[in-house]
Amino acid sequence: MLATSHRTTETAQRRHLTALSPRTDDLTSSLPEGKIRVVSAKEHVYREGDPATHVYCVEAGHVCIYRVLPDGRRQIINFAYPGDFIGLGALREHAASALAGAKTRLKSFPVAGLQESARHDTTLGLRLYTAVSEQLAAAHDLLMTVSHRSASERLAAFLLALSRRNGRRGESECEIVLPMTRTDIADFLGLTIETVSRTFTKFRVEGLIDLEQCILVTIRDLEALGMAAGSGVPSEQQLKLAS
Amino acid sequence: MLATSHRTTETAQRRHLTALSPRTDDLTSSLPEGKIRVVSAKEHVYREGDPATHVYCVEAGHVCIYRVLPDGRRQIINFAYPGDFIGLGALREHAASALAGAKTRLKSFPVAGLQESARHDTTLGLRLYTAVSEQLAAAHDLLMTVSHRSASERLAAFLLALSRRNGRRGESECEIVLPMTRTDIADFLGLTIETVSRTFTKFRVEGLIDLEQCILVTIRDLEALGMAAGSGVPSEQQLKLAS
DNA sequence: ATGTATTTCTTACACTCTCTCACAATCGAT
DNA sequence: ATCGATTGTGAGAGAGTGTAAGAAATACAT
Repeated sequence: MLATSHRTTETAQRRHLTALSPRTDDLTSSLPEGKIRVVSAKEHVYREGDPATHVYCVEAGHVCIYRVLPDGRRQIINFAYPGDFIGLGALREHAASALAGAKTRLKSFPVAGLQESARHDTTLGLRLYTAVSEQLAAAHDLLMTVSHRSASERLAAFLLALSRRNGRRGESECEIVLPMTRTDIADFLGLTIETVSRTFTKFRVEGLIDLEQCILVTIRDLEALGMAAGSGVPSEQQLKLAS
Repeated sequence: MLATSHRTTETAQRRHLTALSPRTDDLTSSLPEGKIRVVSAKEHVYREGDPATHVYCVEAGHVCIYRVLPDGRRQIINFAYPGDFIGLGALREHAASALAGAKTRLKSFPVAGLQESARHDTTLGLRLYTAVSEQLAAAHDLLMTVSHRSASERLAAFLLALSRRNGRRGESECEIVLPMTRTDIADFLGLTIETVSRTFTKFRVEGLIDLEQCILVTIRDLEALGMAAGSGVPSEQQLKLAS
């Protein structure tokens, strides 16, 4: 996923959104049991304000985690992909909504059972702590990206995050499928849909990417995209030190 | 503090940065022991990249948690006040730096001891989980504020957060002392120092606040400031439902 | 399959907001 | 009082936004 970060040694140089192997196996293995729940596209897994009764692990599909400002503006906090946990960190009730972007299969874990299990398995609490800590780091990454950076930097960082994610999964680092809409990307990066579209076009004109269909991005110049993502040095090494 | 959020029932209507009583008592009481550490103004408690050996609880003074982008731009993630924890959520090493804004007294807890204690005290892990979850919620709040909102909205939200914080501590909700510099505020809200300054002046001219000294803000019209913070309804009730 | 309707995406242009740069004013400490 | 740091203010430039129109892709019917 894009946001559940696994903290590595890339510190001051970090310039892309974290997109990391979620290390969730640790967690799932020690969780009570997981009932399967299937949610169709554009259906909510849970809504902001719902009592936080369950935690989910995405198995197939993808889920948008978002919050809405009173005036209707939406901030997407995270795109959860297979292997990612959602609903973690909710205390009494969910602080955000979770919307399936496509037909999605989830494993669900009741939080009550979680607390019960933690009483026997002393390491479970710490592992939950770790999992949320990763999400916290990811939230900080997104914050860095969204607060001070230009539209080009944001979109480049976004594409690089997806590229890295593909790399970790053994898929192509240069062929990126965007399952989310332009609106979703805009709401994730704190931009408007027009700016996202314009910036995609700009990258295409500059030869950084190809864009045959609007959901298929081909990175032509990874190095240049890294430069576009931040004013720092490119340093491809940086991308590969994660365990 | 500004960011360690205690999730309440204000959900979709949330329009200010969370500033909440940190409920840290739960945590401190069950932690091993806490050696006192005093840090003078403008001195670091820890730096990004440092091994995460300790977790701290602020007892007096205040601390800026920040990260720096490769080009030097700085994002302040949090202002930690007395009662707030810092260093939580760091996995191997600190992902952010912690700089004392004034002479600050901290209680320090070795993380090794934390893990040890968690083996005996099964609830400690869950409590750590809860503490980080609050910080995660706070990070999301800041993200909402910084991503889609105008300078006025950001500053208004910031002032309201401090106002609420004062209220919870039994201090005046309208007399706000700003221990941090304009630069700090700018780096927290993702603005420039000039814009912060101009927006302060704008609020003063509009009669929302008084500004005798630059560190002392007096809120003249809390309602209007609420409106300035977000285009939603004001709803003073919303501010007071936290436990 | 074909054609139509609907949604999503792209592009253009005027406008607004914030940033940058410059300098004045204020505050604090020596 | 003087120096340095912080804060405040103004003018011009740049970036992103919003509106609106057109193009492309998708869904849905026949």
